[in-house]
Amino acid sequence: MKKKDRQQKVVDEVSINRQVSSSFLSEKLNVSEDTIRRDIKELDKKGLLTKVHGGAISTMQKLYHYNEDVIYKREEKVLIAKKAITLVEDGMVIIMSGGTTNLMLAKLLPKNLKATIYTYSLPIAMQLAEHPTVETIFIGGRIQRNSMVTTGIDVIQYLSNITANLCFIGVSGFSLEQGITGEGYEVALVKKAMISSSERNVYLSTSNKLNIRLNYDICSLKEIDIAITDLDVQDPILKPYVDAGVMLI
Amino acid sequence: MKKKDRQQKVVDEVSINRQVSSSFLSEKLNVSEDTIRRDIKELDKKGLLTKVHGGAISTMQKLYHYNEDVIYKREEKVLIAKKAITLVEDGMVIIMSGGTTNLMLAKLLPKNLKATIYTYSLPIAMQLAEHPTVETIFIGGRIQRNSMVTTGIDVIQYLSNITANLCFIGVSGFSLEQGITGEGYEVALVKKAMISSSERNVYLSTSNKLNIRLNYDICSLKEIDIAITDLDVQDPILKPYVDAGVMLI
DNA sequence: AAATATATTGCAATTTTTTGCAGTTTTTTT
DNA sequence: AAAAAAACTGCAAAAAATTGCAATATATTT
Repeated sequence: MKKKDRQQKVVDEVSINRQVSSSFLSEKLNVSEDTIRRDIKELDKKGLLTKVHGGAISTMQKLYHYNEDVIYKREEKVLIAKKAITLVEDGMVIIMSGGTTNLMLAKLLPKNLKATIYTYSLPIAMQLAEHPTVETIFIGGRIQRNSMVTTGIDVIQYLSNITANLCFIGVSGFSLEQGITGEGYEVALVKKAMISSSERNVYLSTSNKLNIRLNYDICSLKEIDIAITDLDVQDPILKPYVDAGVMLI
Repeated sequence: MKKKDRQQKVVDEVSINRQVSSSFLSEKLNVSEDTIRRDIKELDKKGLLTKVHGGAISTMQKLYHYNEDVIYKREEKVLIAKKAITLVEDGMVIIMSGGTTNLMLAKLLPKNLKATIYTYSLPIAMQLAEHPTVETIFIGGRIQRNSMVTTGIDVIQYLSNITANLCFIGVSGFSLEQGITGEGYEVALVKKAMISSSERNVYLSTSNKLNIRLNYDICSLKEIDIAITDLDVQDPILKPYVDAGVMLI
């Protein structure tokens, strides 16, 4: 039997029986216990069952598998996320916009962090839902297909009733002339509303977004509380921004 | 170079250049054009780039991969979804609860269907967001970790402002004595609100949920507009339900 | 603490997947 | 319509992954 078919049967058996042992599966599927142990290890990693001593138990299955490997400039985003985490404290109310840098931040939050996080992005919410102690609140509204976020007056109105301690904005365009800019008009409106509803705003920008001007204004240079990039603060590329008064990490 | 690493570079090159040719990648990565063509074909299928004649172009990347293969009783859910689709018409306002049967329904909706669909489930919303012509509205609120749905007074209040033509409810327990029942109190409350906000309610139940009574009432037998199972309507297992007056497909 | 059960690691044999190529088909360009 | 470019299929060789086993380590039971 093919590995894939066998693993399917492993998952089915665990769904039916709630708990199975490696030796039971080994006999049932006619392969060695070591093969079953490897299967269980791999399926646990994929979130399809939970490995326990001697076998596996049923789990809330993760229907979606997070293709993190293919995120463009993944290492840079990990670096930015780690810098951003230093600003997060227990008890905070946080707003998060969308994008893959924020997704990485959501993934890397400390597993004991107790905070409330508002977001309008489906992938961010999916990721935050896996966090054991963060309370995730999704801002409802019409889903914009390409960006997987909600937009519209419902979102902006909802945001006007919140005051967040901290807000993380994923950045698409960042330039000296224009400050933070973005691509979609409706997303720009929502990001502006997020910014207005927060005490402190943090802009997450990979270096390839620097010196890029897009079509819609989000925030001027002077209004930036903190900006985080993957570059070292002493990097010459950042010097004009530092000289212009931007608080950079 | 390993296949996985090579494909990572393919995705990166497409992200950088927006458009690349097979011959360009073949030279750059030092493999044959046929290998690149196979890579591009596979990555397009995964939603990480778009294959075009002569090469590939950048696309909005699907960060999440949908593990459909491992859905328990997948074929039965496909059957139920196909039955449910016959009730759907252009111009309808629809409400969808959560669960893997509804997920299958969301996936199999006709690609030219023009409807508005409300949902409180993150996976359902992710799936619907891929539909080219369906308008998806997410009902915001606090995310419940295990079930990946929103619950709370916000959701119920929002639902009270809607009248949907049709509502699809995923079923966990279905019995003669108790009708439709569920596991979580908060989810049961929301499902009740969904039912109240809809002209017609359709209950999607795999056969393994029949003759199961769970802790929280959702809907009595008499109140069921339509129930869909994977069984043939003439199946003896369904006879008591038919005799009790349940409208079954 | 000792015995038993389970898990992990390294390795060789086996199985499966991937690759490059040739021939053919399809699509695009001239 | 014809020529050129690109795509697809089948196949054999090469590469990679998987499997079962033995030895060792760790966890659980007695």
